[in-house]
Amino acid sequence: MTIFEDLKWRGLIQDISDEALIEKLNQGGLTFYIGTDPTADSMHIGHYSSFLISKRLARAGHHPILLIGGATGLIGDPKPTSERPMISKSEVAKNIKGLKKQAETIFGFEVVDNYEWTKEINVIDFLRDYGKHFNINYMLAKDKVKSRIETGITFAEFSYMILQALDFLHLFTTRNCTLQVAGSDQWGNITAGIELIRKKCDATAYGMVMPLVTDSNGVKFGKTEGNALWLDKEKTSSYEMYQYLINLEDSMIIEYLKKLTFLSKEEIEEIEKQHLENPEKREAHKRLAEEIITDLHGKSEFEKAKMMSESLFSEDITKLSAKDIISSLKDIPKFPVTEDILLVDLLVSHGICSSKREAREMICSGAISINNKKEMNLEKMVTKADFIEEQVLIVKKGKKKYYLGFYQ
RNA sequence: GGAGGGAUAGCGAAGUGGUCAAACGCGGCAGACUGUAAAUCUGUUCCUUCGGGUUCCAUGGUUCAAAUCCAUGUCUCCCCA
Repeated sequence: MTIFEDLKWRGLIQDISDEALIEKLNQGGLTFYIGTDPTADSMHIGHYSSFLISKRLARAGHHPILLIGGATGLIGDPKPTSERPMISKSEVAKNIKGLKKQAETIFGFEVVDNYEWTKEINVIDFLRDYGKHFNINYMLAKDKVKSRIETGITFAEFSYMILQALDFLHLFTTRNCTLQVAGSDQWGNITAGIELIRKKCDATAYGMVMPLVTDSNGVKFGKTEGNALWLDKEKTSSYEMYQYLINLEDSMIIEYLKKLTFLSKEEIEEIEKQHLENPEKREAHKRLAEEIITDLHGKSEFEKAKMMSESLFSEDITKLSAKDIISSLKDIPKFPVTEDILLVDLLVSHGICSSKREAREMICSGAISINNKKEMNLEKMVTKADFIEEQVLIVKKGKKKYYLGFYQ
């Protein structure tokens, strides 16, 4: 199977700018880039899903460059619905540092920052050298801009595509980078770059976009309410990552294996067969978690996450010794307990519930368990005797959220 | 520069003097069913010592009573130039 066929089979190719790219991809030796803006100080799992393609291409003999948008991040890529809030320069600088380190450790590729070549351009040169190559009509026709005509778009965001085109041009002329890869929402920005290269250099550059990885409702992969799944294991533990992956909906899991792992077609087909026979065993989910967490955090982190999940969800916790619990559950949130306390107060004071009203509601509906035993008594006092070996207390909220109390 | 809209809970959106802690939808959280899945159904979604307390951009004002009326300010959309 050629690299292009492989990508196609995985469903990673939504569009390419030119059929000639297929041959070039299969030959190897291209320099290509993929970029992200520094909107946070860590990448999340969504970045992983789109950046993974750089690893695939690298394995096929191409040279990857990862671009961090120190300049473009200061402007903001137009969202289809509304203007982005501006991020302060200091925050962008902080984010760049975080992302750069992460990109280097996780992907191991060269990282560049477009601020380096964008910062020196003055406004006159910008308009003469680049602005002159962009017809407003062309820019207005881009989907991203079009969708904002009704709601409004500022000149800053409107100009974003020019900056990104400029990146491509810069990497093309200085590094012979002839391909830009990205998620499908970047198509307009990529073609703007291809056009600019054609006009200024009379040369052909290529673009390739991938479909966004989503669930069956079209929600972006990794999008959990409030907190994203960060790649930094200090921000999202291996255990949390494991939990997210193991809980993915069945109907999407094979697609995820194709898109998010390096398993071969044969291996995935074998897993699919098992999955269809015994979906409740969730072998496919486990394999996905294993592949991703091992790639991100390493084998031992994966083993720990797995062990922890298994002991919490499939074994009788009370049989475990306090020592086992402490060592295997070290990634779940902890809180200290110093004296006997009403359960309601305990839940609120340690942030497990946001108010007393909510805590009572949870208790009454049977959502709170202590050491895996439902506790529905509103007057329940938590005392030293409730703690396993008078040391640890496992509080469960809902079906999946665990907290660990220590008696001190 | 001139005219006109709009600002309501996480989001969208009703409400235009008292019956409003504020309809409805989405999202969130929880329960049931399951497999830690999806779908479905149910409950819940400002705080509380359960008496009540604090909310509808901000600050003043009118009124027995304001999300609702008036004034000023801020932000935003939009039309004309």
